[in-house]
Amino acid sequence: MLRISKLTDYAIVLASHLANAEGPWSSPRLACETNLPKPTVAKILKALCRAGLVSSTRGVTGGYTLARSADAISVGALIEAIEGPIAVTECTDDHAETPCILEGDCGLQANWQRINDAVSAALDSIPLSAMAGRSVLTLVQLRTPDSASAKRT
Amino acid sequence: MLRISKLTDYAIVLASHLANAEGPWSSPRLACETNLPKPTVAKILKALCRAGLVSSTRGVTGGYTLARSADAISVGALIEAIEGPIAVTECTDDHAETPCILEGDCGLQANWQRINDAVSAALDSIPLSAMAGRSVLTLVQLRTPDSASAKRT
DNA sequence: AGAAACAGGACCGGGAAGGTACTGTTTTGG
DNA sequence: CCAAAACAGTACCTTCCCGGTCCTGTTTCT
Repeated sequence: MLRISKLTDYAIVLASHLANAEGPWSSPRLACETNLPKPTVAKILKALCRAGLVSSTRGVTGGYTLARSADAISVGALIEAIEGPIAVTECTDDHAETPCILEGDCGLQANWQRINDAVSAALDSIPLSAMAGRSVLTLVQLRTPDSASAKRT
Repeated sequence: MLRISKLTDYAIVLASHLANAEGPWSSPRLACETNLPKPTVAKILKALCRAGLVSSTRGVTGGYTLARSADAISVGALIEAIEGPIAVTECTDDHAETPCILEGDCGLQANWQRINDAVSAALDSIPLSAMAGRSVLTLVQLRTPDSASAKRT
């Protein structure tokens, strides 16, 4: 799998909607547009607001707006706002209570860290505007410099 | 998070052990070496065997061995053997019962598919030998050709 | 024949995800 | 000034899957 949570998926959808429209949108209206349950939408928007990705205005004509330009908000930032820092394995998590069964000298941890960084950087490099836009040519391209000897399965 | 499951993590550890040693290893012995519970090790090895990544010999002197060279087994293949095909979102899953709330014309699905492919290709390009080895210089490097306009958050 | 190891189920508890409800607090409009 | 509308925060609950265990075959070597 290696899947993001549904909440995160919804967050991208909501952010894309905000990117494609101007003016504040109320959470009930966004919920209606996206066919998502209203409380879930509210929860997600609040999380994004806490992360500083969207801004909210209260009152009867209030709603949510992107805090920055859609170019300046990355998919990685949205993911981190909902599910916390990206950590492919428990090793790569900063506060791992299990100090790795193999006790540090396993080469796996460093390699996982590299993979983690690569994935994280890739997601950070994709702006929301690219996701919200219709015709995206190449979002991310991967290069494996030392993979000459790696026979792909 | 965007995390692989513990079982998958263990699978990489076990496969690395197999890569660093020759001859068949019994699952109890591997469990002892890696400090993992025996039944869990057995379950993982059986899954890897079904996926054709390791081969097993039965009998009193039996055990598990890598089915191919450690160069010819990718990290992505190990992940897929345990958790099924890589699908970052439900959209990118082949058998999604929810036909996407936005009904096809959302540009998100195609973009997620690209991201999914990129991650999948990156993991497929890392051979087990690179993970098992100690000094890995650069596992995977990412390049974002059209990210010139993407201001990283 | 017996012991050791793989094979393949069924089973089960814990925890997180996903969804709901309730109660404030703020702002606009009459 | 008050009521309505919308955000803010918290607490709670249900469901599903991960992770782990056990049990019963089947195979092979000694």
